[in-house]
Amino acid sequence: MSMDRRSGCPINLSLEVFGDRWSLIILRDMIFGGRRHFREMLNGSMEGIASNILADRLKRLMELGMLTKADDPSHKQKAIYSLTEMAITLVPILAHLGAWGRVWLPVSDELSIRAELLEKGGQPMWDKFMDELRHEHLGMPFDTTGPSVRATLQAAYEAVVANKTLAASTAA
Amino acid sequence: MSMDRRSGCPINLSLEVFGDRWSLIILRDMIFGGRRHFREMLNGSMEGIASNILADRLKRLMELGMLTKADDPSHKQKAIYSLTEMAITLVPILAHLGAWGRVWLPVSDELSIRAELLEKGGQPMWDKFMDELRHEHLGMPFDTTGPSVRATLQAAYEAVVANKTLAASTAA
DNA sequence: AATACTGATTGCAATTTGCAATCGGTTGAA
DNA sequence: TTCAACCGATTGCAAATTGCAATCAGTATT
Repeated sequence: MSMDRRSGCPINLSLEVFGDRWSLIILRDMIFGGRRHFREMLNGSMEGIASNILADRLKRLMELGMLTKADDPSHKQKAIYSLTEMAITLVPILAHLGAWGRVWLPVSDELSIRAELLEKGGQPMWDKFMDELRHEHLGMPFDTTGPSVRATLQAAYEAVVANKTLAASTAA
Repeated sequence: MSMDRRSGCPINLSLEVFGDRWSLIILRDMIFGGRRHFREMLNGSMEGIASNILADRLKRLMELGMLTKADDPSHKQKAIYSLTEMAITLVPILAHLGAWGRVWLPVSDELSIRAELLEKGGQPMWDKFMDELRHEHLGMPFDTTGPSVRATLQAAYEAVVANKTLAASTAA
């Protein structure tokens, strides 16, 4: 909300945009989880964001130019949030962030598989993913060749979960 | 300080490490500014960090394994802070963050020149820089061929500042 | 002996955070 | 037509965090 402008340093300004505990989490859920509605983000949030915080951050991210909001034709009260190009180009940063966290922090297997695949996929995979997001959120044309990056990541996640469940049940 | 562990997601855990307004600023000043002492960081901080915040964050970063502290032989009260490998591997993230900020945020010319060079240099430059940091902070062997990355970045920064000053004086 | 510098610590007011409850409106099924 | 579920928020409030200003005790310099 407040435009600090503590300094014109790129890293500082980036921190002023998402140097808090929730903004990037929301963007992560929109980018990787495909969430577009308030309730989806609220209930689907793994970390349990509160509704007032979510409302505040959505507003802030819109003011910063990272999101836009539009009416959902299917429901007069429903709003669809879309990523802007500014937010879509965070994909490489999120990929790096995930890769770093996977190495240095106590990540869980099922939640780090996405980061692992995204790291291995590298720039080509990031580019493809960003094109998919531009299609979804900005209506850009897009030739759909094969499964989407998000679907691939999601499938890998579910495979790990299934595997873990299996291992737990056979051990019991 | 508090170990939230809101979730085992790599991005979330990374945010719990430096998802605040100061931690990455401190690391930036250590990495790119070569700062090692409390007062250097306090007075050299462009954004004007307060001493209690600095003390708190240094402590926190040490607990998280990003920094270590050692006595300075030249002064019994002086402490030298060193980056750990965990912190040094943030270089690619900082490079991406700077590159993103340079595109989307109102950065100042003189402060974004470093980000620009670092982006152009790419992974090879980042690798060389990380090796220099390992030498400085971890005492790793290192063959010094040519000017250091930090010196290169610093020189470019000073050139822009000098150029700006010149332009201002001739215009007046 | 005086002064400046070292890495902090303390007091305190202001702000931010986030839980719980609630709001006014919309939708779809009974 | 009634009613419960759902929609995107908003409000009240206690707790935690933030950060400015002043200060600390020990060390080095002069």
